[in-house]
Amino acid sequence: MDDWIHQGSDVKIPAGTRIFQPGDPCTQFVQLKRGTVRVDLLTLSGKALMLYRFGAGESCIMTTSCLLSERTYTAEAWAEEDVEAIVLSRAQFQESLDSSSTFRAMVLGSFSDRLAAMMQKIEELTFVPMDCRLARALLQRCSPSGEVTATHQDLANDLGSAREVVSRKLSLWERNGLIERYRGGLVITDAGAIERLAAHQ
Amino acid sequence: MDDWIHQGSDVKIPAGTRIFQPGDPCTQFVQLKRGTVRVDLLTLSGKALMLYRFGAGESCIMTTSCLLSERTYTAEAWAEEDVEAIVLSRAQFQESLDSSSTFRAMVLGSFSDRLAAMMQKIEELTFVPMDCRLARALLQRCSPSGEVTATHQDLANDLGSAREVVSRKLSLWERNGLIERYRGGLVITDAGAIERLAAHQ
DNA sequence: GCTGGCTTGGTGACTAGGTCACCGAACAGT
DNA sequence: ACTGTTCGGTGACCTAGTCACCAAGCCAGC
Repeated sequence: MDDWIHQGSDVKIPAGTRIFQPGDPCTQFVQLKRGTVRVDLLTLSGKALMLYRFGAGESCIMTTSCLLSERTYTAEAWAEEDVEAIVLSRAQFQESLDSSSTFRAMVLGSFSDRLAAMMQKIEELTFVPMDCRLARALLQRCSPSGEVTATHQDLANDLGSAREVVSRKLSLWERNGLIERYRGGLVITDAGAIERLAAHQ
Repeated sequence: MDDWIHQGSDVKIPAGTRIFQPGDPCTQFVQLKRGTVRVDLLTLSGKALMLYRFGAGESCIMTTSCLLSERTYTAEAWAEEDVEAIVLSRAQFQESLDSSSTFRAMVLGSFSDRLAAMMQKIEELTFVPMDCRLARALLQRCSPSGEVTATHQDLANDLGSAREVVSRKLSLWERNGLIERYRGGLVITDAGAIERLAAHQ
């Protein structure tokens, strides 16, 4: 039987909580039932880059990877929204891998999806210009009404770039009527233009 | 029994052969017995970036990933040396996953190793300066005597950078006595200095 | 209210890296 | 020796990242 879901214990984590950070050992498998989590790469010099986010029904690939290889975490994870998750101990995880082909398919499928996403990330980082990447970050973060609640620093961290770079691009876009800025956020006023920038290659 | 190794058929591929390219469907699992393979990301505009290489005892993570998710390849692979490999059909692969916990451990282990490597690659691309990355590329490619047989374009492709950038750095290094260049290659004359550059964070 | 500290954003000057256009030298084939 | 191709060099220019510094907005505590 595919009863791994019933073996796990339920965990709730409030929004804004740091879930793990570099150096932490990994002892559990995690799958989200509700909420979203973001995982960031950090450097010694304090720079950051968002590696990925994941949501309901997805598991954290870095957690699975560290669990399998017994390495410690090399990134940091935050609950962006209130999170509810199923947690399996290492033993339960191994047990489920051995006994449930559904569970295996899920873990392997998630690995291969995430790996493909990482490769796309690499392509984007290497070959896609900042305008385009910043536009994509705005679209990812914006509410249905086009509002984005994030400081320039937050956006720079999404992109692994510098605040000044984000500031200058946003100033330009405001002057051209694509957005309106305010302290701690902005509104997209010309969604079409932003989408065109984001699509551009 | 862990007899997956005996189910597979043996394949030999001469050095310089292209093994797959973007758009190819993936129908087999592969594990190398001999030789090395490099996998490159390509862009429409003809730029390239080496994602990873793998050698004896390792399998190609992009192949495994595409096999599992039934996606086509998004990168290109070349045999750098003469290659000998064990190949499993999709059915044999699934069979082995279900029946052999050793095989499962190997596949999952390889996934988690490669994922960790990809994250390191992302970190390097985003935060490590070119001098350092170029120095690392030279050390990876150099023979024991310090010779590197590669055009500036080849090195640029390793790094996802431009030939001109590589040319200029190498000119500088030659003027400073770190290397000696010739058409189609170079020799490292001050290995210590190159290693220091490569290590620099 | 006022004040001092912190967060956020703006700006100029500079460096590194990538792009474009073009050239010349080295090499291979005939 | 002639010719086409590959490889490398160079200047001009653009984008992105860095550094140093400043100013405006916000908040906490009086």
